[in-house]
Amino acid sequence: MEMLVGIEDNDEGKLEESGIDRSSSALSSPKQIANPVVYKLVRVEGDGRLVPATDDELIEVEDFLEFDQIEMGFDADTGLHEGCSSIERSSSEKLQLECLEDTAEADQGKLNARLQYIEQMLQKVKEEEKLRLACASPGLSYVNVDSQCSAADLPVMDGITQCDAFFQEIIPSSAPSLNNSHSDQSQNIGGCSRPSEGQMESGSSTSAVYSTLKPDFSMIKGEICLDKLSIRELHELFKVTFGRETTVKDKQWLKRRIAMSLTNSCNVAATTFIVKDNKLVKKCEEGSDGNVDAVLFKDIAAGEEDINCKDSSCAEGTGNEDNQVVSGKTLRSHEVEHDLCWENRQIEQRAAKRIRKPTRRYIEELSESESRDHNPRLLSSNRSMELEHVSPNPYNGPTKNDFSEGRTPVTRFDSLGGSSIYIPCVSRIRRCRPRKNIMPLMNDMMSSQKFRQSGGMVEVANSSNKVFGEHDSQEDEGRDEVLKSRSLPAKFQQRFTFEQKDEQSPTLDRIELRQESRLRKADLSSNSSDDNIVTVPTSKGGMRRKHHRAWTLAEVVKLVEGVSRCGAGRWSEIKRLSFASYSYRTSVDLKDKWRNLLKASSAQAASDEGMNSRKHGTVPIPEPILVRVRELAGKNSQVPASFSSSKLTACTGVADDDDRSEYL
DNA sequence: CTTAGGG
DNA sequence: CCCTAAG
Repeated sequence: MEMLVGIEDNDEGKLEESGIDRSSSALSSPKQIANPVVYKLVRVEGDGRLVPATDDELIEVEDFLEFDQIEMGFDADTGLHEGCSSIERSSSEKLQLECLEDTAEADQGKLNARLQYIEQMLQKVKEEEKLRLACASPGLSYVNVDSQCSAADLPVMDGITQCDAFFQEIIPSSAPSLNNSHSDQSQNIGGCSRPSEGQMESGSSTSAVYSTLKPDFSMIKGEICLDKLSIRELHELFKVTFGRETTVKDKQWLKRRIAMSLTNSCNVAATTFIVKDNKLVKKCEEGSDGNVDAVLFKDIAAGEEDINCKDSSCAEGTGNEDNQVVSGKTLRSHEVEHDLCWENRQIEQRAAKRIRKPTRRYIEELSESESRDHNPRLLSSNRSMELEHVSPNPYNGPTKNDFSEGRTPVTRFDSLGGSSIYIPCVSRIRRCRPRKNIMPLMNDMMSSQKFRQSGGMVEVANSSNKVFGEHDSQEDEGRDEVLKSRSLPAKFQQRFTFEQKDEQSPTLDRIELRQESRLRKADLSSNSSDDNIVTVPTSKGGMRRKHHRAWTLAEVVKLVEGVSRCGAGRWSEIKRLSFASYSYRTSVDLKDKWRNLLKASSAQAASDEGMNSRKHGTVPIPEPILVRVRELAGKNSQVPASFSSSKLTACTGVADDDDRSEYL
């Protein structure tokens, strides 16, 4: 009973926006926009009256519109010509329109014949329309009228009232030859838009006429034909076509308008939409690009309408509700033919969408990462993504697989990569979200170097749980004795918590490490080189960065410095001041390290040995530093909290400067 | 969130 | 390094 009509006004960017208001306004007073593609949705009531589409309806058609729009954008160049041919192809039953080929040669003599033909058609259409109306409920169908493709060459409808005129005309006309019942003759009918004033003729006669006229009609189709017409002739044609006079002097416009209508009729045949499950589906546009310029016009063939009427009568409300679109019911034969192409198209659409969206996102993310530090938002986005992926199986205890399976969405990967790329240095924000995916990307970026580790990481993750302990130790080689000594593996396995913090940090860390190593190779000697950052899957589904990032001498020095300035305990301050460039060191890390230093210093003092006493794997801490630590420790104990505040300010400024000078 | 402490 | 309890 209702038809949804979408009018595309050529405003490429506004499809989605176009809402009810627009549709209504459009109908009453179309905007004059040079090349705007605007879709307007309206519903055609049984009585032929147009009603603005509701939001729901819009939503239903949204995909379609979007698609359409896109398509248009891309294929805009394809001329009507192509569209026609395609149409022809796609719908064997439909009009056999030879678009440009014949038309090019068309002469005025033919024109007249064509006009005549058109008139006849119009009449027929009108007649059909009436029948349809009489029937009352055509069923819910969506019609997308594309007034014109704004894109470039395609004929554009600039006319002010085009939309509505066009619209009105089209609606009544409805589609022609979709259904087989009419046979070949009916096929010829281009469901052109036409005035409702037409007379009613008997179907049989009409069909006959059409069949004979068919050739001419085809001729008419192309723009070329129109080109040869004078304005007056165009006016005539226009009148015939649209059932009304026009005062427009613009030849171009007239041609376009007429061409459009014709095209649409063609399209009608070729293009059909099916409503399924409340969704509008475009049928068989694919075969041709024609849709693009021609615009998708879904219409209900007159014949179909008849059928619809029947159907409706048979299955009243339910039938409609099912949303068996006209095409579905009436056009079945057609459908079959077009199904294939339709499906392809659909697939294409989907593919396109999929691709598109990701791209957009990707871009956004990149920009985000660039603009900011990459943390906050990324995190959020990542999170959401993760959730999505994970949703299937949230977390099953210690899930190692979880990680590999659900956790590594491609998209995320990209985004991460992108973000990671930009973040070589620093993120003051504590640790970033865990990112396993980054690794690959990093590899690309950094090419060789230390990334093999990353590979290791990935493996670990994927393998699910190789326990990092072993992994780490192997890879670590000489880095941290502490780790080795510890029973980390066991612990981690038990825990398996997904931490958000680190995945990214690893990357950063590496990078930073590298920088650091370069900057201060001397100090580091043994440990700085790199680390292996291993991520351990946790029960919660997060990954935790398990491995140690060995503390470099430089870091230790900074830490000591920071402590001396700000005092022990003000870890966050120190972190901010002195470790801004080390994203991977958290205030807690600092604290821990300090604790260790104190221990070490005391131990050393006791043994009096210094570095030698230390275990081979450990970083030798220069005596001076230990001494200083000792001093500070003493200081702290002596002067707990009192002085901190006063010094704090001073520290800040200095620290920052130092930091910068050193690392930037 | 930052600290402090235990593991 | 991780985790948790406290403030």
